[in-house]
Amino acid sequence: MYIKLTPDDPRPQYQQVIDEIKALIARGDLPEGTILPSVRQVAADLGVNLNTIAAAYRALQDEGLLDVRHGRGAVVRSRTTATHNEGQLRTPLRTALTQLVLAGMPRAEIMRLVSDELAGLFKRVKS
Amino acid sequence: MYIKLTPDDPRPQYQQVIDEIKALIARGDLPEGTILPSVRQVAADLGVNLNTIAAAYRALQDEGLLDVRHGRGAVVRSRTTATHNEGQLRTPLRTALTQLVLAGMPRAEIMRLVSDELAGLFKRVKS
Amino acid sequence: MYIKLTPDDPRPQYQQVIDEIKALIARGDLPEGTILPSVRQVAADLGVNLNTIAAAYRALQDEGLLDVRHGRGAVVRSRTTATHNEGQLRTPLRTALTQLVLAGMPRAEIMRLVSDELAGLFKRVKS
Amino acid sequence: MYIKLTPDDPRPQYQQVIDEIKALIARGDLPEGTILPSVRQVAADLGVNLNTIAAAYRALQDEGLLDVRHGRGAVVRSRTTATHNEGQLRTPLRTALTQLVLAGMPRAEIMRLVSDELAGLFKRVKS
DNA sequence: GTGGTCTAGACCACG
DNA sequence: GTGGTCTAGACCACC
Repeated sequence: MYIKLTPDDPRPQYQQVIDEIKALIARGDLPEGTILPSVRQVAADLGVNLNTIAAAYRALQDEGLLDVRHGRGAVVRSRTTATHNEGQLRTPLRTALTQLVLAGMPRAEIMRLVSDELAGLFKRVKS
Repeated sequence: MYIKLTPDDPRPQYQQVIDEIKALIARGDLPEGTILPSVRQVAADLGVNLNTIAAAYRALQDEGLLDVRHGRGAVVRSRTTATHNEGQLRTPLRTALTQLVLAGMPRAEIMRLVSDELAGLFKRVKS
Repeated sequence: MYIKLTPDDPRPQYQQVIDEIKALIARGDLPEGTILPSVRQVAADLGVNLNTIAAAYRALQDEGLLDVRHGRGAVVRSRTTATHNEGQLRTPLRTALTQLVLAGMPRAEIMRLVSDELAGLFKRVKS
Repeated sequence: MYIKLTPDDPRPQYQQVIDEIKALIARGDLPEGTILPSVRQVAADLGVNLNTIAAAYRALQDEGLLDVRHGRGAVVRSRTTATHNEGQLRTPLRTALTQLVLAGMPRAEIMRLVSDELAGLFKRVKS
């Protein structure tokens, strides 16, 4: 599982881990049932504190994306069980788009950028 | 000026205020030269502390979106000075889109959602 | 008396006025005994509030650079009466130089810049 | 880290802290990678409120001089990202020099003073 | 009137 | 342990 931390990223480390794993799942690189490497393994690989990875796994479990069982490791769950509110999804999208607009990017180019990103996310996914 | 705070929003209050004002500016609801309501006014309206709003105004000034002057209030500036890195804009967009994909939203519907949001942002903008 | 206010200057208006008048005196454009235009006159010229100019004149009087008498106007005093502490003079100089160093300007170029500025200030002055 | 607050200084406390730390960095006393004492530590040392120091650290982070990370402390960054306008640097220098001229200090002595200050700033700097 | 600064103290989030 | 956010309230500075 290829995860990378960016030191200059303003997000906390555990959030970067969460977002990277989410991206891997969304992209289909971690299909349902995949067993993730252990907390200790990832922590060692990234050279960060064990608690940081544990917090990320727990957050992903709380979101319904992982099934973490004592002594069994963390398993990727089906994406249908995740529960979301529309607002919780729409707000970050609006914020991101607002920044692009304020940066002066024209509408057409923003659409192209979104399309590009989506292409990457839907590459190997069936749905 | 219609600003609303969402208690369940994970962002701190001052960040919510920042993002809402940015959206208002991007949407053209606060054209260049508009005088924003006073720090105390907004704080009273939202039922939060004065310092919380002051922090938001100061951050917007640091970003070059507002011109805040002692004793005179905060004025919306022209949107020319913004200097951004592509990456700093692209990361939140990717994160937001990932969330939508994980929620099971089909590609076409995501594109529609983005288009909707952009329509709102470009409605009354001159440029 | 040629004074100009810069809108984007972070200093408050009254401080800009103070600094400009000081520069005029230092440069010798306002020799001892010169009668400054009235507060009302300057305020009208610059299009600012009367209190702003009055505050500037009062500050200059407090520093011993002006002699403001009721009904007589403001007169430039001899520069020898000004009372200064070494520290009060040295601190802003150190701060300004620190910024130049942090900006990466080499020592020789800073010296050249200082020399240039001093040339302007000592142009028409005897001492 | 030796920081001192001057009660009579017209600058706000947090600004004094900013300027002192900048001077320490410029002088090379805080080389890249140095971990600054914690916000609480400095606040206790100087006998001021925690928020005052936090504001200073945040400002230095915004200027790109510090890398402040949640739970990890503040680290001195490399001095490469700084972007400055000539005017923003020149104005405070001119103001400081004007004060010296008004104090009656002769040109040669001002040059000597500047040279002294620069010697201190360039003492232990590598670049 | 406006915004700016500071305090004292609380509680939360990150590692 | 670290920094981040927020409150309540005070006082100062600018226009």
